Amino acid sequence: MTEPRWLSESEQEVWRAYQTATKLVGESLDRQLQRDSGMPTTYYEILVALSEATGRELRMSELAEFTKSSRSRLSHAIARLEENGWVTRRSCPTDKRGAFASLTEDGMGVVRAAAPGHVNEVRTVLFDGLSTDQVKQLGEISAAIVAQASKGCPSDPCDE
Amino acid sequence: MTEPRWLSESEQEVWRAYQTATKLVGESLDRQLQRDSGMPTTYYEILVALSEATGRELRMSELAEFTKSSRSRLSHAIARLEENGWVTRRSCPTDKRGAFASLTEDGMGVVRAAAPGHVNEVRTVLFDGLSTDQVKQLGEISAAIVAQASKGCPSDPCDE
DNA sequence: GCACTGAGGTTGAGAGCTCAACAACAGGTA
DNA sequence: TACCTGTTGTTGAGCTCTCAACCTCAGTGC
Repeated sequence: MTEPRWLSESEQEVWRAYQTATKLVGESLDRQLQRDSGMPTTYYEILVALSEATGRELRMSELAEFTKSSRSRLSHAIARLEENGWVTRRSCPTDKRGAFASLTEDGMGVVRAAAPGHVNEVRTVLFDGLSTDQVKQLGEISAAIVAQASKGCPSDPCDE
Repeated sequence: MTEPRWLSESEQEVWRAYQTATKLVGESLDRQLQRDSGMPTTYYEILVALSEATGRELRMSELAEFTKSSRSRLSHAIARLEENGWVTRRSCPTDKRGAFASLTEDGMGVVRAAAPGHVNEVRTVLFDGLSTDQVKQLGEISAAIVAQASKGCPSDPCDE
């Protein structure tokens, strides 16, 4: 790292386009979910993860891994979702340090109500603008980035 | 919107990979900049935009457009950067509503000091994991997403 | 049993973002 | 001049995120 490996002209263009695109997509989704369902994207992702888990509950650490969230963020989020009555906490019987988060009926209802609008927004801002080939490429590129990122910190991309 | 246009199995995979990848990239960069330069990515982008402008200053509205930021966010950010002595505000002589933000010498120094580490991180988390073809594809895909997003709200992707 | 190290979670403070409300001014029309 | 509408930018409140400190407990070695 003695000499900075600057970006070429074309790499800079790609980088800036990438930044703009991801920012637009992220903010569109955030606005849509906040407007229609009164919650940020991160909370929605938590609820979805729980809704797909067997028994609709997960250990906090697993939930953090699924949602690529830090333990701290998740803890704050679950506290907030619990206030709303969408999630409850349960301590783990076999490991007294541990805790489960589980989705309530109300929470499941919120997910079901939010899903159509959310999916529609995803289509509108992302898929509708891309060709079939580009969608495939985007999948491969994303996977490559994830793989690359995982090399940096083996088996633990999060926290401290 | 009478019937939700659900995502296919493969689209879901792409969508999840995309979310994970963009989250990892964004958080890596945020952590790196915060750790090494004591500021979030959004602030760095503001300073870079100013550093590249003629006279190293821009109208607030132009700066908001360049950085894809809301007026509100920008206003808060500039206030913070002004406290640090990296930016100064100047009112516009021809339009009394308007304001210019301009980069100070200190601010320019901060950008110069931050750039190498930032660029290196961009390479590490993004470009190093992709083939030459994939970089090209990512550029095209990003441009397509930006174009698609601009269709939604012609010539103004921000605020209110 | 006792100490030590690490893992699982929580907490509080500080910081940035969003949203809505607002103030000040520009440009046009009557 | 007076009014009306749209633009530019700021502000404050509420919310989420990050970071570091902390607590509790599990597993290991002695």
